[in-house]
Amino acid sequence: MKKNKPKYKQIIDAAVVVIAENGYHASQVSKIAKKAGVADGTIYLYFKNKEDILVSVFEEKMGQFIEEIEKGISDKQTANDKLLTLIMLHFRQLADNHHLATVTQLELRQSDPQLRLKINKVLKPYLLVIDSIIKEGIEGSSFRDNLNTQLVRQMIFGTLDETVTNWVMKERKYDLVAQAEDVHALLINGLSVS
Amino acid sequence: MKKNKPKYKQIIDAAVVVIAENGYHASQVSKIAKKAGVADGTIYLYFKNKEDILVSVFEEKMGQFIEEIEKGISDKQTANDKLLTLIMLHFRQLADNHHLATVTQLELRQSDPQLRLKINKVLKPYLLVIDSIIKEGIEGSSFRDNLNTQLVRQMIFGTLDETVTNWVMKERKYDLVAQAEDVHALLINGLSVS
Amino acid sequence: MKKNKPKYKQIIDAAVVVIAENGYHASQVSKIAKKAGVADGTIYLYFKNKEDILVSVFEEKMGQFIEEIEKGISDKQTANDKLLTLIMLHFRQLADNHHLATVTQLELRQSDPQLRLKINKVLKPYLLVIDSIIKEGIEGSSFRDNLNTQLVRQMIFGTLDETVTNWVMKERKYDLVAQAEDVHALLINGLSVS
Amino acid sequence: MKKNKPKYKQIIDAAVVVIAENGYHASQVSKIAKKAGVADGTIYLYFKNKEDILVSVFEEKMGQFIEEIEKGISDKQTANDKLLTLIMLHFRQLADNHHLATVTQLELRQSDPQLRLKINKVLKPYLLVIDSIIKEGIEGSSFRDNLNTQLVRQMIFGTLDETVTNWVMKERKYDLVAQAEDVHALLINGLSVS
DNA sequence: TATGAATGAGGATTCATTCAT
DNA sequence: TATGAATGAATCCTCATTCAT
Repeated sequence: MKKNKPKYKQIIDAAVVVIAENGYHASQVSKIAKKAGVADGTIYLYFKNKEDILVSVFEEKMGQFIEEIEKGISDKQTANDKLLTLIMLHFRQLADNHHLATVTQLELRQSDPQLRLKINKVLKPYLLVIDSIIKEGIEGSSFRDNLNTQLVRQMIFGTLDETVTNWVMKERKYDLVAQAEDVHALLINGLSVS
Repeated sequence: MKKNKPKYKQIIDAAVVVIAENGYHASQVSKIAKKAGVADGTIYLYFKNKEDILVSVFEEKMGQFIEEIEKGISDKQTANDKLLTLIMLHFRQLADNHHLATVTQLELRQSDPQLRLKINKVLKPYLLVIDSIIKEGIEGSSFRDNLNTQLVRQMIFGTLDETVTNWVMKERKYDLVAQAEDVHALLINGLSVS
Repeated sequence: MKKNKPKYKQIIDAAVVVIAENGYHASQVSKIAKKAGVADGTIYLYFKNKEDILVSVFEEKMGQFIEEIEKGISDKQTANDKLLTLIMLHFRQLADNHHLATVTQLELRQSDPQLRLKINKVLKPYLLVIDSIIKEGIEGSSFRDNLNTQLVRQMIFGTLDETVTNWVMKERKYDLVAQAEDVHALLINGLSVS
Repeated sequence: MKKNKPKYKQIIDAAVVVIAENGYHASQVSKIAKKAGVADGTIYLYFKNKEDILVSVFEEKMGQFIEEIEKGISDKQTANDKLLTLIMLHFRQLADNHHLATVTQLELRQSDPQLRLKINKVLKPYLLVIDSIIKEGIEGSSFRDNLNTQLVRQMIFGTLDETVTNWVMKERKYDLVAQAEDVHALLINGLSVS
């Protein structure tokens, strides 16, 4: 399995840094190879093409990202707690790895729609985690029972994504994780008074 | 004023269609010129460069987009009604012009961060409209008074944006406008039961 | 006759200044038109094409240049005096009009060989003036009688040209006209001692 | 060292021929690549850009040119002999390689002043060789001791350059090398009788 | 004569990918 | 496995010239 060889990981890690530092368009394969300490041609022993590097970066990093979140919510008892934990871990992980944050929130969006489809596939498990929390909330009667799961998922993910993107675009000048509780309250209670 | 000349509008409209059909990267200037029925060089009498076409597309279309929404909410009495109207018009306008929807939700995101900054500037007035609704809601006591306006704006915009993007990515197979009321209810009431 | 109309001269004079200031390649027809205070299209009522402007500039300016020299040497009695006068006037005229000097010594050399042929045709009368001085010098026994006129002409013109070019390239930091007598002495006496 | 690799020399030689045959402006990089038998992109592994090809052509060829002359004059005893040898070798080398002659006398002059500066730098060693002959001539009392070295150098170089240019422009219809002795005599003795 | 908006041909350069070693 | 020299496709923009007014 190629994914366990050291050079595979070297290249993935080099790619995250190179893309974050140089931006998507200025991240030539040769630059990634240099950062990874391998020859240009070696890249193609581990990845089909440049797009495959990007998708793999996302797969690897999002895999860990989601795993971390799944682990974090597993011992929470209520949907409410799980949602709060998900938000906190979502924010914390990106706050802790700002290279990755830049890549996921800005640089990877520059890829073409075809690549975006693949990226969405990688994102799917995360959306399923969100769905499961929604379902649990409804069944446990902490959430209303007339909720449209798809819409709710879009609200949750859209809100988190927009919040992180704003934070990255404003050059991470404030504490992202500190906003987790407020975001959670907002999603739970909505805007209305009562 | 160049913006009122017919060729300016021809080129803008051609650009929307060409970008929607071919994608951002495959939209050569020559292709846009051909679609617009002008010579390649003519483009440069109206636009500084290729990027300027894209920014201008966004300016023109978002200008109309926002104007439409401002007009629509102007005769609504409550923040609640205004928010619902904003959501409906946001969805309706993109549903009615799916070329534009594709461009704003997918293709334009491929632009580099520098261009994104310009696009964000164009988006600013829209965010201000959202802010004014939030403020009105708080002052009119329909919304809670401890809301963080920035977070609320991110929730509203993030939710709408994610909802439209999903609809575009799923090839517009369902009725976007029909979801407006549910999205509105979700934002107003949140997830919780009471 | 177009050449006597005011706009013809306006365009010629504008061209000299524009080429001297911007260099040959950056001297667009539109820039010359603007400087001359006419529309782009008007240029083509007076000149066949851009090359024709350049050739005409040279014709006009060299015509005056040569005329001035012919006038200056007409009342000199000896070939020696005539040669000295030619050198002085050659240097003086270019020193007095540094725009023209820049154009003739640097910018016009960038033209393609085909254009250079036309320019050489304009230069012909000047070379004939030099030839006539040589002939007079030989017949009057001030110059040796075994001189090859073509070579002598090349030496005289080559020396003057190289001297002016050097002066222009060194940004005209020294007095060109002051070198006339030394150059003359050099051409007359050569390098040898006796 | 790239300059010793075979492709470097292939490209240089191809460039000389392509420029001589097509002229400076019609010498596209792709044409040079084709003539050299390499891909367009390969050019850029050896040269920074198109201008760099031209400067390198001049460097390579002038390097050999000057070396040849320095070698030729090294065993001549007098300044007179050295000057004659320099003239003969100058003429001979360009007569023997008429592609190079066309490039140096006509095509390369079309370059813009910025490039001309670089070319002048390459020419500098040649001018120094001329200067050293002048100095030797003065010190050895074969040349007058009141000579202005700069002017003499300009006379010598200007005369040789103009002579070669004329020969090229007259399509090399006569024997250039045969004129070396006459040119030499002219420079040594000047025009005057005694 | 004069205008100036419109035309459209033309070329240097980058960089993902290959393949002989 | 690993290398890195070589490949070659692909595109934005300028500007001399035209022509309807």
